[in-house]
Amino acid sequence: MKKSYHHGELRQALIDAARALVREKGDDGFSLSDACRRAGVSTAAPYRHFADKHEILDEVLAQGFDDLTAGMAAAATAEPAGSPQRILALGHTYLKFAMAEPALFRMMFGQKADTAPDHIVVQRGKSCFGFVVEEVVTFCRLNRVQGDAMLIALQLWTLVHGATGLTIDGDYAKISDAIEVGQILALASDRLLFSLPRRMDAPGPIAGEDHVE
Amino acid sequence: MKKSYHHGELRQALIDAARALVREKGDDGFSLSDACRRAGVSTAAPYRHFADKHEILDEVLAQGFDDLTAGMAAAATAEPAGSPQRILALGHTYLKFAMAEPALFRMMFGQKADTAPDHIVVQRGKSCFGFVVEEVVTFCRLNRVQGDAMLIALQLWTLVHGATGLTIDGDYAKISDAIEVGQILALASDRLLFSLPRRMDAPGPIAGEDHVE
DNA sequence: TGTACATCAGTGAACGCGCGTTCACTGATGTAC
DNA sequence: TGTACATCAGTGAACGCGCGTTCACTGATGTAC
Repeated sequence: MKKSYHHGELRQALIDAARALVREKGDDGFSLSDACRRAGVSTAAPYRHFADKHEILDEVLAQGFDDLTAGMAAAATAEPAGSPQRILALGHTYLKFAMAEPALFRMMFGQKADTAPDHIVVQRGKSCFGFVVEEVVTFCRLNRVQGDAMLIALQLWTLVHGATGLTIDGDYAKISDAIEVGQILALASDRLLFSLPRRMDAPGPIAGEDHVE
Repeated sequence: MKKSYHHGELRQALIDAARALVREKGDDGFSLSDACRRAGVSTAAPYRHFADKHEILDEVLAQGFDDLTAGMAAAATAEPAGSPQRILALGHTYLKFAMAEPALFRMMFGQKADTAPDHIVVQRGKSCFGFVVEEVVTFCRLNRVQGDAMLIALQLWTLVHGATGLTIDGDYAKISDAIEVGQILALASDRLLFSLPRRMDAPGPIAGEDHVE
């Protein structure tokens, strides 16, 4: 690979460098200068591709949401459509994603993100949640569950998001190192999923109802 | 109030200034210089009372946990001992506390906190959670609920923490401005609290079981 | 095919900024006699 | 009660640091003729 004056792929290289820095140095570990050092360019080079530092970060967060959505989609296909296992797999993927790149996760869902509805990061976040809602809709339909799928999805998201935050921030560990997030998630999501009101013509118990209790 | 050479209450004044800065400027909005400006002293003055910047922040976080615990204790006394309303009131207090000082809350539970078990912030956080567990123990005893109170407390904490994070970070709002965290919390904690296994000699339904559904 | 030139992705030096911390100091306070 | 002196909480100037951004520039690329 010869060293040429023009980089060629600088835009994506900077995004990748930024993401790597966030992964390695934490939420605030990303500096533009550092990313330039990684990409092997001067500190003025990014301004050919981005308006400012924030624009790079936004791209990192947006790609983070894309990865998360893709990961959940992949995990979903491994379980039968409409099964509770499929819903639980989404939560698991969410948790694993955050554990792999905790700082990225924190920034994706942190208060620093712009909240303008047409902002790129907000859009990707929405379509990520949209995917979850779709899955819950299917779950409700196939299991004859009554009630607003959106509201059920929000409860599950809330639970999984809480478990994820407390895990990656080390809060469970501060209380006791014997706490297992998997057990908490399994118990609580069981209670959320299997205590749902059903329609009269429901054909039987929700599949896979082998409670942990 | 005359201006004297000696401040007299500088230690607490700096802690208060730091907390105010975190409240007003967000997670990273606190700088030592800024706190000194607020307290009306030179930037070298803090070093009479603290080893470094982190020591001030730790004190802020510790006092934050004290306030949170005190707030929950106060809210608890307004409800009958062992009632589900009393448990729900704890969650409500947690959420309100975070909404009043979101950046402080984020730092209290954020990854930056030291995790050494004898660290002042960890200690206060533990005794805060300890208070919650005590309340859940009472709830379980009075309602003849079978099962590990600690595990139930962890599920509730997880749920409430998730709802709190998604609220103060504006994530619910990014999905839709029609989302009401109160409804999510009410529905989900109902499902967690009222689907618990009971002992044989349980005298009847758990008091206040007027589900929202 | 060769050349002139426009385009544009890079350079590298410089800027002003606010930061955390250190230093020798100074002024107020409290105590021993 | 008055004085000498130790203690210690403050001052203010300075430090080195890394940051984001701007500037005039230069070298490579692609295209029109």
